[in-house]
Amino acid sequence: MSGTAADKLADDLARAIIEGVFPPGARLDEQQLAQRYAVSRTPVREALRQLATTGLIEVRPRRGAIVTQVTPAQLEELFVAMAELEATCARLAALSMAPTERRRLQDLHETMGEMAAANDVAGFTDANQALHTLIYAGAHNVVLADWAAATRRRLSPFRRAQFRVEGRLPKSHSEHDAVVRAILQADAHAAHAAMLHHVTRVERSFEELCAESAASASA
Amino acid sequence: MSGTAADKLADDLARAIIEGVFPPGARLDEQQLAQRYAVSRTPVREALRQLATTGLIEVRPRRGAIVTQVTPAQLEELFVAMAELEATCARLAALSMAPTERRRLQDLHETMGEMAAANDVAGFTDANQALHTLIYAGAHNVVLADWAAATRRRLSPFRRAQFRVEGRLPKSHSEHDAVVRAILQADAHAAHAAMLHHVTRVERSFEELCAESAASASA
DNA sequence: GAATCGTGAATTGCATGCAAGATTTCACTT
DNA sequence: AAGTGAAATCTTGCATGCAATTCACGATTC
Repeated sequence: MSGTAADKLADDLARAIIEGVFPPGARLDEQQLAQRYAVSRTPVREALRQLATTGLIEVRPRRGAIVTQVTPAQLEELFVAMAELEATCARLAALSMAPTERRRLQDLHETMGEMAAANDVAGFTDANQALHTLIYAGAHNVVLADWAAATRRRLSPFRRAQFRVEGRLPKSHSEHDAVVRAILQADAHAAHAAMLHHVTRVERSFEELCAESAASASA
Repeated sequence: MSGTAADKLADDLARAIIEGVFPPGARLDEQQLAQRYAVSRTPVREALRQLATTGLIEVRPRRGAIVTQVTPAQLEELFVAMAELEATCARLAALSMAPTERRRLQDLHETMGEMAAANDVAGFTDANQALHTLIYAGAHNVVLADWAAATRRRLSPFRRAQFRVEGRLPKSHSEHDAVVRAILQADAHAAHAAMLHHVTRVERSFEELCAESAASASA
């Protein structure tokens, strides 16, 4: 075993929370978690502390830990932060990507074009993640890349269904096209604007999904 | 007592590390810390886990915790991330600051002009912090503001001596002037550019200080 | 009948104890 | 004398136990 039990626990719990096993507001009982994962309360407590600093949960002193409830307003702020951060990465990538990186970006983008044409949702989703990660890396700044990856993970539960919206794949690809072209041309300002536009569209798509499901739920 | 011992410990340790009590690379022995703060190892461990997730220290499984060593390259990346983040906040602030906020920004900026003229280094340093915090808040995005504040704190040890450089106060104030004016005029692009310029200048000022002290050390 | 106070249970916070892995030291070999 | 090996020691990781605080429920009073 490489990591400690607390680390593994923090990982598992984070995934479980992101996947919705523990819904927002749910109480995280130390003893229950200890039993569930067959460890004592000590590593559980350490894992909870770690998750608390990431903002995934809240530990009220002497009052236990609960999964953080993100209000719609906070979610909006997270999306805005994500968009700004990705746009910044795109801007820096346009300025400082190496030729090899640019070629790989172009290759992946073209592959995704074929996937979009074939309506390969699963493949496109994976490749999409890879594309964005490639751009984070292209900014050549570990601090920004780490934060972008963390924020993306944090938002993932709210974006999962996004590509299932009818016709989103080709639209997403054409938005990517503007981003990729700007980066390849080293046009920092255009890369920033195109990425901001793209991520904002993703956000709007998500909001429409929410409105839809809310409407169908009340119907 | 409001918080738990672990929280207080995490706070104290963070401050101590930032202040240089524990230099980068220093080993953080659980027992020693427990004795030093008159608690048992358990809260110490919890505090260390918290600090580890903030990046201030590193805990190698089964091999103890050490204060994170920032290489010059990483420091450079931190400065770049800070600059981009502040520029983003300035851009958003230009777009979404309320009239009250804009007036407060202008007032503070004018006060700082007087301080710069009087060469009041201490006052200017404090006001500088307040000015930047005002701009973070003006972005109306808690996520970005939190991250900006955290990064700023993280960099604070490397920037402390910055205003002692001869003639930096008026220069800093004139750079602020471009930022504040752009924000007040709701010119998002100019605000972004001006803030990027300002923070980059701060960074260069720091690098010169480094070079200077390195030169005097080897002389 | 509602509100408040008190008591009990339950849960968190911290200390301690023990086991497993890592580091150091010392002896032995080459 | 230097390098390798193993044993001793030290440190971390985890389990358990106890004290303190909080929450819930019920009794009592207005």
